[in-house]
Amino acid sequence: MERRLVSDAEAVHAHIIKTGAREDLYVMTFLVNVYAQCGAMIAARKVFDGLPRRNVVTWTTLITGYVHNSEPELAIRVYLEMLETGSYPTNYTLGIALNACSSLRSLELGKQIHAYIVKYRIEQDASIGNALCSLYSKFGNLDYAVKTFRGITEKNVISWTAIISACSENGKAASGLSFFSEMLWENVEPNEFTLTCVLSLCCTVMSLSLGKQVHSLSIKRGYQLNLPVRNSAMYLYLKCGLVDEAYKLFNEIESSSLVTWNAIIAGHVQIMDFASDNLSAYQGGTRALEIFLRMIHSGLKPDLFTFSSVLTLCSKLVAQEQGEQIHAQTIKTGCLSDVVVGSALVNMYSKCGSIRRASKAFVEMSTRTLISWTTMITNFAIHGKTQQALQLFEDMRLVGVKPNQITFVGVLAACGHSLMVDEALNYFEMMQKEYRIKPVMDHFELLVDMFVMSGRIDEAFDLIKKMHYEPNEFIWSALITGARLHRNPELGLYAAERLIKLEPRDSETCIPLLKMYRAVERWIDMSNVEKLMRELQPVKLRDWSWICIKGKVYSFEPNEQFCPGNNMEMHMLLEDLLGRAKTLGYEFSGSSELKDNEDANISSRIHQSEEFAIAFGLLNTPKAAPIQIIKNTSMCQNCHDFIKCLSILTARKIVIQDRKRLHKFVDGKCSCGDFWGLL
DNA sequence: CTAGGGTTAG
Repeated sequence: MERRLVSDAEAVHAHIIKTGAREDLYVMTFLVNVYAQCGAMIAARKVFDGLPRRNVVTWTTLITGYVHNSEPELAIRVYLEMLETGSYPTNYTLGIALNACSSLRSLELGKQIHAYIVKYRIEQDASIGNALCSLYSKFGNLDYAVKTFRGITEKNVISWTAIISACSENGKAASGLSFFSEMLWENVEPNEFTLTCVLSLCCTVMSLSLGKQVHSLSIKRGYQLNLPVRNSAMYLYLKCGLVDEAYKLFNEIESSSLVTWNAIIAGHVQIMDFASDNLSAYQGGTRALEIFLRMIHSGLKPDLFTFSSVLTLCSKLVAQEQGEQIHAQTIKTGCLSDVVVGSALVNMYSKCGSIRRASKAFVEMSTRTLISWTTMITNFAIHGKTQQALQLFEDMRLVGVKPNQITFVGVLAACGHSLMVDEALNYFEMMQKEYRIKPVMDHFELLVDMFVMSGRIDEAFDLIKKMHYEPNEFIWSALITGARLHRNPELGLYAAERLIKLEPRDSETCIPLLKMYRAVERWIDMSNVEKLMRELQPVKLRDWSWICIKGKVYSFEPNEQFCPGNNMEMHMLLEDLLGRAKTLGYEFSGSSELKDNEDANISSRIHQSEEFAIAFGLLNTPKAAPIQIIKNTSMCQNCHDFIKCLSILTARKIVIQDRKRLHKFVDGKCSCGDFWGLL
């Protein structure tokens, strides 16, 4: 946004004085507006105060100035002052006053003004209706916003945009889109504001096809150079996986704003979630880190959005070194006081394996939201700190913060770590009775896991029967493992048969059933399953590990011939460590899981991908630095044993974030407590 | 002479 310069305003001011136009109220009102528009509110106020007469427009101009320069409390004070002098507000005045209430987050004041509006029956007016619509939307009352919108007699583009963005604000993307189609149906032309908002809705519902249509509509309407439109289109393409398309927009944007940079970084972070084989998404992550550095280099000042994205990026890359540098920058810029940034920082330290620093960052936060509490609880659970997690949950309730579904996932996970099944059941009941929260799949998975691990198979099965979801792969696999461990072949067979009925199927899914048939010696069934397995596509997850050093990602595969770095050196280091581990009592026997796996070569020791990553880390980081690794599949028990030894032999902290949980190896022990559940 | 709507985050 181009801003007027104060010097220009002063020139205008001087001209007005010279020409003697200062007697003219219209001219002087214009001057107040000029000062306001360049952010010089003190000067604007000075001009206003020096006026012999004022009309409503003059008052409204000053109020507007304060609202636009983020001083809503002053805006309201002037509004009340105006009423005291006996001036009647116009629809414009009321609209901007309502706006001040939104930014002040004062619903009470808004309601007072609303009462006045109701008294004069001017709710149907577009300027007022639009403002009311966004006010109530900001306070989470979408129903009322819709009602107000419907009542507006002459809806304009802004009314439509207001209701669409209200839906977006309140998490009703689909309703927002249906308002958009209604708008088109009514032949109201969307403008750049509308299109921007709609593009971001397409992004929320992840509808690339719709998004493309809206984007081309924007171009057709001549908004291809509009920055917000381009930013949201770029973000949409990035999130939907059209990375090249997104970069095309990114590179074409000449006067890219801070938002542009933030959006491309955030987009990369968003697509980095564990899916299957997303090495390229991880490489995209390093690219995002580079973009961040480039942005700083170009002299742009990062803001809250930048920091929260880039801290999350570090947590996903397990890049503590970078994270610490960014931590320092958040302090320097004063951004750390923001809740979102603070929560992201807590998460970053925890995911990098430092629960102590995470907890310190949490304690130092000046304000905490539900998300901050949930982040800390969940991370205590991830680190196997059951008591701290549960204590924090009680603290949170004590200060009156209401937990949500995700909080309870953290709480149940904390119980799971210590196999506290009955406590977990109590929390499960509390969630439903006290907080009226519907359990989701994650809750059931955790409970089933706990039941199975503590040998309470029947209860696991009862729970599965009671839940109102179709059991997934995890649930059936857990039950099968439990049934095998506790010798309940009927239940195991039942679960295995249900497992292979799930769609989509792959040959991996059939293995539990195969094992069940083998155990009960049903050879014919076994050969049928084998036949089925041959027909199905083997969708085996490739095993990858990554290590991030100085903002660069290095990836490794198992038994790799050629990896980044010096091959020979890494192999020798691993052989040496393997030999020394044996003196510590490490023995490669092959875990039970590995024995079942046809591919596993038991006679010779296969180096898993994480072992290469560790070796690379040992060779390329300072002596005492922690080794931080990401792995896309779950670790096997054998590796887990070996890495425990490595943490002694190398005297390093080794952190591995695998598909399922965080392992922090220190002095021969792992934070997971050797409890890594099933599958 | 004054308004009402937009993009990026844990």
